[in-house]
Order: sequence, then structure tokens, then C-alpha cells
Amino acid sequence: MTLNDTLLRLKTLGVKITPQRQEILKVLLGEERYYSAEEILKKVQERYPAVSFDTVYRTLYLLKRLGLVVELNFQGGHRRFEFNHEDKHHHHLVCLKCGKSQKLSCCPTDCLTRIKKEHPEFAITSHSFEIYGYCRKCQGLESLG
Amino acid sequence: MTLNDTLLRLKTLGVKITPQRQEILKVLLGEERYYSAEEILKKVQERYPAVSFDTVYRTLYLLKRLGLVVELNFQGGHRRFEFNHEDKHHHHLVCLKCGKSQKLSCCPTDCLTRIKKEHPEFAITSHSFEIYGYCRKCQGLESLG
DNA sequence: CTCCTAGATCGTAATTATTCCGATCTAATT
DNA sequence: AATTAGATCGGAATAATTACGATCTAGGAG
Repeated sequence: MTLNDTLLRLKTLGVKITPQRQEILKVLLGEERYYSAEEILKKVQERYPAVSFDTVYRTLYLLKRLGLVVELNFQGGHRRFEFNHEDKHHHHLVCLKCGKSQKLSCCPTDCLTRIKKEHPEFAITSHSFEIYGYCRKCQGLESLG
Repeated sequence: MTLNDTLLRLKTLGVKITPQRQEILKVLLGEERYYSAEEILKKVQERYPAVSFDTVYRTLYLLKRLGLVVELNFQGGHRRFEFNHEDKHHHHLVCLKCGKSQKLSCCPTDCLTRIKKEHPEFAITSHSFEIYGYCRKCQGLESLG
């Protein structure tokens, strides 16, 4: 998904395109990974120093409601946001030391279908699946803080 | 696991048994489900009104380090704690409306083994898998707030 | 192009969750 | 019963998120 595609989509949805929102989208569309609200704020402020947290959060939640952004709550209580590039979710391999993540190719669908059968009364809407550990660089450094 | 078993185990680990800690354990051992720090505080205060958040958090993290308690970060940023009854993790079916959860019998092991093969350089330590949706009672009420 | 207005932004203050800190207390060993 | 390392209390500090009033502006109407 390019910036222009995204802006067009927002326009058809009747959402105002402000410079701040464009900048937030640029950040999210830059590297295909998750960002914390603070990271996004810092990056946007390089261009628009006056932008506030309020704007970042409101924009992120707006994009989330529109399905363009997904919110993730990783272990340790860290809330992260990621652009929903493919309209198809994926999971993450997360390093507990440096916080970097990689996308995973697999999704526990057999578990899901099994649970659906076992709990037909429960209306499943979503699921989370994240794998935690230490990446190559951070191995052996876990205990160093 | 009973309270006495747990206290014995703590004793052998050289951990001081205080009345506050006993009360926190009683809460965790009561219903087999997850609790927020605040829930635990409220329950403990019924017996010891002076107990502080500090004590609750410190005790929970102590128990976590000892492997007796697991910490969960559910979507929405809610941190929860649960007694680790079986020394073997499990996953949850979580209602997004009432917050109640059920334990799940299945665990996405095939995914895990596949990822281990695909990323041999990554030292996996743990994973999360939670399914979200609406329980029977809360279906149709999702939008009512 | 200019005007108008709903909605967006800013700066700051409020709220919430969690952690820290100094003074005091106590479980458990001696 | 005395001792002391470690635990608790109460409140203050910190961090993350949300709310609010005043001001500004994107985008449609004229």
C-alpha cells in the first residue's frame, strides 16, 4: 500500500487529510514494522515540531477503527501500532531485549478451528499469537539489563 | 496446588511468609482465573485495609520470578496475573465485553516447531496465544458499551 | 477564489497504572 | 528475647494515555 493509495482511501471514507496525518502515515508506511506512540511522535516532530501526543493517539485510533492500523499489546505491557499492509493479519517473533520484531509466516489455524468446534457458543472475533525470545545479537546479553 | 503446599514451597525457597502475602495467595488460589492488580488489592484490603499497591505489585513480581504466577498482557493493554497451577502454561478464550476468560485445551505447537526450524538463530523462550470474542451472555451487547 | 463550518490540532491539565522511597515494622533465625 | 534482613506503609514520583477549551484549517458551497 502506498501513501497515495492510502490517502485516496481515507478521502473516500470522508476523513480529512491533514499534514500531520500524512506525516503519521508516512512513518507507518516507512518500515514495515510496529511502532510505539512515542516513536511515531518523535518522527513526526522532525517535520512538525508542534505535534502533540493527542494528535498521534487520536489519529492512530482513527486509523485503527478504519482497519488501516492494528494495535498490539506485547508482553511487558508495551502497546505498539503497525500499518495493516495486506488486510490479512500476521504474527510476530519478538526479541525481549532489543524489542525488534519479525513477521511470522504461520498462523495457528488448526487450533482456531478446533476451538471454534469446542466452543460453538462463543463468537470469536480475533486472536493473538506472538513468540518471544532473544535474537542472535541479543543472545547471551539477556542478563546484562 | 493448595495454600499450604504453596507456603511450604515458598519457605524452602527462603521467602518470608507475611500475612499480606498469604492473603494475596489466597485470592490467587481462590478462583482459577486471572486477576488485575487492583482486584487483588481490593480483595486483600477486605482483610488488611492498610495493604498498598506497592505490596501487591512486589509480591506478584516475586511470585512471577519464582514461577508461581504468570503475567498476561491482554489486548486493550490490560495486565493480568494468574496462579500457575500446573506448571504448564495454557491459553485463554477472552470475552471482550465482560472480560471473563476460559482456559483453552490446545496450544499451537506445530506452529512453534515450524518457527523453530525456520529461525534456528532465535532463542525462543515463550509465546502467547489468546482468542478474543464475545461469550454467549455478551453477544448482541457488544455495541451497548 | 473566498467564506463557512465541522472537525482537527495544540498546549496543557487530568487521569490512570505502576514504581520508587524513607521511615517503620516484623518473620524467622540465633 | 534480641537481632536483622527483608517487608510493609503511605505518599510522592514517573510514565503512558486521555480529556478539554481555545484556536486553527481542510474541503465543500457559493
